[in-house]
Amino acid sequence: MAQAETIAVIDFETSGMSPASGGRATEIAAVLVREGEIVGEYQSLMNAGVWVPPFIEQLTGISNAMLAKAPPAAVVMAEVDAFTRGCPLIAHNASFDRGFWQYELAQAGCMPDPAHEFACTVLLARRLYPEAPSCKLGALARHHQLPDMGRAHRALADAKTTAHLLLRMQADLLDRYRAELLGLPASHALLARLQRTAKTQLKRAVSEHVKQARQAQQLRLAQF
DNA sequence: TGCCAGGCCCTCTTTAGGGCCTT
Repeated sequence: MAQAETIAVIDFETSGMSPASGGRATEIAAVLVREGEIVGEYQSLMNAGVWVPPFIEQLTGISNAMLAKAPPAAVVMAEVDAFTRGCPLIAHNASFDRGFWQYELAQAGCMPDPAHEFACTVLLARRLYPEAPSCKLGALARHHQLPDMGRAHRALADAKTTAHLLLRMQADLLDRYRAELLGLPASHALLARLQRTAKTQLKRAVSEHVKQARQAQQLRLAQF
């Protein structure tokens, strides 16, 4: 029997919009999701030696004084890298978090993990929930009446909210495409595929994903 | 508050432009 997949949902708080513009991470959280449940969480402030502008301080509640007492960014990234090792990743607007993830891991001297592929809940929400008023995390949480995880714009609260959104998406996919999935889970590979699929082609993409997954499974059995 | 950057989507498009989403 295949081992259940564990997906890591990550969220960064940062001092700016991108590493290229001088932004650095100030906090990270990772939430592990397996078989429809949250099974683990990691959260830490991190000191990257960066100054947080007042606007960001007000937005996140993370002050320069808090960062002065936080552990070094390299230590935190090594810990979260170990915590998520072997897990594919999910983030809300993954292009943002991917940039900081890759930059901060490189700064920390961590070896890239090939399992750390990203899927994005914004791209998925635009396809799965076109009726939602917005694809901002808070708007989607209200739209789906997800549990309140505390102050928004803190890494653990946002990562937990994104994790609950992921669970909702997986449940909706299983419900919506039950006939096509034939008992297969709404895996990270399926999510990554659907986030690039036109809204009108989702059903066909699910069927193609299942067909390829079955073929790969038969190939592995034949090799065994 | 709005801009900043980057990646992505949508359309009045594709030799482009505007909007969304993240801090």
